Amino acid sequence: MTKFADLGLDPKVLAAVDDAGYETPTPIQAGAIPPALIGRDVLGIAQTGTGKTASFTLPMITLLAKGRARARMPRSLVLAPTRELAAQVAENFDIYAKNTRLTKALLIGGVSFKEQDALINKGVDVLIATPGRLLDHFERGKLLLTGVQVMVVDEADRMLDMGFIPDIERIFQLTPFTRQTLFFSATMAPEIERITNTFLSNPEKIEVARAATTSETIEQGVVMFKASRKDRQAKEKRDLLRALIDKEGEACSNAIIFCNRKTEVDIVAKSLNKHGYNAAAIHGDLDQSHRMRTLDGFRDGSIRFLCASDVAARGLDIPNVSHVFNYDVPSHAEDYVHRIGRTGRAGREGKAMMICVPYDEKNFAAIEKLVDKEIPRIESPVEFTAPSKPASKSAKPADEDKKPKSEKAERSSDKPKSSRSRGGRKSGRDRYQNDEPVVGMGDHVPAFLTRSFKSTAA
DNA sequence: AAAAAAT
Repeated sequence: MTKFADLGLDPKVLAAVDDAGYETPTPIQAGAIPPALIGRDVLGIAQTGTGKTASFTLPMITLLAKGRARARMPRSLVLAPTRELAAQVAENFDIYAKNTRLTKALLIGGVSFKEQDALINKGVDVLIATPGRLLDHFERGKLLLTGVQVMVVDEADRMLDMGFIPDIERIFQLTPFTRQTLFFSATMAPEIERITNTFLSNPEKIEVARAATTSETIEQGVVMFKASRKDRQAKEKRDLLRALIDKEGEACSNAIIFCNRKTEVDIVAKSLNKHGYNAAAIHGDLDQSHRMRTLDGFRDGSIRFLCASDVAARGLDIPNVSHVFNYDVPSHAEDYVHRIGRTGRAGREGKAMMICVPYDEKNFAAIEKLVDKEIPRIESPVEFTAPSKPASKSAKPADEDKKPKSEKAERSSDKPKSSRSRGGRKSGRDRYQNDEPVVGMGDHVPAFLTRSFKSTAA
């Protein structure tokens, strides 16, 4: 079997790999590193969890180890679709370049330009960026891409989904024609094919997994759930989620809970916390530092449940997730594959459970078609019963919460309770509550108008 | 009853 030591990496890189505890490369690493080291273009078709990041960072560091960075002219460039993914590549780079003197800058949105500018000015070997922020720097004239010797495009299919392809094309055109390109995508959509034909030259193609395959080590299941009453669906779904989590008990060491909408992510996280579960939300509306902190907390175990939008479905390196809960059925079938791919990685066991409500059934059918197998149905661990009568005035106390506040307030003021009903001074609120319709000011003149302006001003 | 990314 191939070892990292056989791939021709720089000894300093090899030492760092060894320190990180790796000995045997994954298929994508074994396939991509040797051609990358001799300067060839690489087209890697691989999903997350295959060791993709190291398959370009290791050869890049080796290639850059000779030579020095020049001001405002980075020698290499890595493009990633999301901020988190870019940050993660940067972390990877730190780990494997620790024995070298290579410098890097992370250019992502949501953080200030100032520090990024300072780094670029000093000169960096590696620039890791999201496309928008990179072009922003370029347009401000702070950055020259003519010194780029190696360019990496990570998760190209996701860039396509997010509408980044024009940006990517533009960035390609800003870099020298002679650069080496390492290009990674989970799928080869026609548009991706076109880009690779245009910008890669005679690439070594390495394919390690088909996009629509789900790992054999993931145990999948779905609860076909119909709420006891339509207006109770949201609440019952949250109850059901907790019941599913409880049923897993200790086996659920940590989990990602995927929702389709950002508002839902917030609601579910809040609800879990309210019920004593250690949960946090992550989605694109939260500011960058918050997102980073949450992710760190989830990685180090101080957060057990990560409620996430699809910002976390792909790419993010979150090791050792025991469970994935699809609180909502994803509306794009491929997203299902990406979401559940967060568990059962590197041959480990994982469980992926989904809640499917009647509205989701069409999307669910598309998922079963894509993964080409039947997802086992799970019995709901809880039963919900609808109240016998639809909501009426004589309904149970549970309905009382739903009454508008004003109505409740009125009702409580009916009760002959406090001293004020015994002829004492009425509170300001009650003074205006009589049944007579009020037109204009009627006969009543508010007290403040009878005071002189002088005393009012005082 | 749509997420993400530049401001």
